[in-house]
Amino acid sequence: MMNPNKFCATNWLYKVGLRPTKQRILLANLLMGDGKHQHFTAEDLFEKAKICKLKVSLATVYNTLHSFSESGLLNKVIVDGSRCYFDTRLDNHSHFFWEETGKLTDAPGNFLEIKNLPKPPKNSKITNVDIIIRLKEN
Amino acid sequence: MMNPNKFCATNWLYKVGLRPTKQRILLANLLMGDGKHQHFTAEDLFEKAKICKLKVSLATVYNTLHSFSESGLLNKVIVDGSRCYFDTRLDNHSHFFWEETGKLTDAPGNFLEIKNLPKPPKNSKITNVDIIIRLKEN
DNA sequence: TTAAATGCAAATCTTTTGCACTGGC
DNA sequence: GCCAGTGCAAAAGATTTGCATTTAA
Repeated sequence: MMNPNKFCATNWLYKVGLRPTKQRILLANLLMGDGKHQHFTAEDLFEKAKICKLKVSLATVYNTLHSFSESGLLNKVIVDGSRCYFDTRLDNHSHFFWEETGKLTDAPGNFLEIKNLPKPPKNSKITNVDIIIRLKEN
Repeated sequence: MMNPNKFCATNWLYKVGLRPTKQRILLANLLMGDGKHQHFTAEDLFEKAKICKLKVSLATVYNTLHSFSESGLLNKVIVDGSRCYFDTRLDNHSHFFWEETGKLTDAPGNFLEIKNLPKPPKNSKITNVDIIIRLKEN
């Protein structure tokens, strides 16, 4: 019988209709394998793969991360004009962004609540509400 | 006697200790001259200057916008992985971002209110809370 | 006079793309 | 075998930087 807690990259990919290729499985395991939520950039993941002596090209890391986020397997988070972060945690939650180090972390407490959210203008709908709490060390 | 409603670029710059150079005055007037709030990228402003037949280099537009936002004359808004927007409205308010067109507008109502904002971690302080409401036309 | 600001072009950095090759199904 | 996925290198796009020139104080 299968252990439901063990992450299975192939199933994870099949669920959203992505073909489980070697590179996708490899990256999926790097991302989700340890069951902990992570925030990383394409470059971060590429480095991690290199350290683990896994063969993927940077372009594939970018393509893969975008496929994953378009399929809803990851969340894309934009905080910084230049880089793009991905988050393995999927529920809507706010982030701390450490301006000095460029690190992104989850803000504690999912009970953050917005009052009086403006209505979307006619003929439009809200796809997401991003909340970034910018921090400075002191 | 001076008209307090008329925008004066030189004073605006002096207030924050920026030297009123020709280009800064010129850009300040483009930005603030009509008294309306605006959202724009460096490229937008550069184009606007070109249309007005004003001579500034793109590098200077970038430098100037960053000086202005570091001095608190403008707000920098990051919504999109690639571009960086500036806002002439200085109070903390949330934005609508139109994903298709890349336009940024003020969300109506400044009474948007956040409950249970997480406390900043030890030895850090919150510099800003950015709220971006992403919209899709339908 | 002189330190700060500017202009230009070249450099940088992240991300995307074109195209030939590879590998799931 | 077919077509989606991949790798590589080259391109793209936004921003920055180095350095010689100009300009405000």
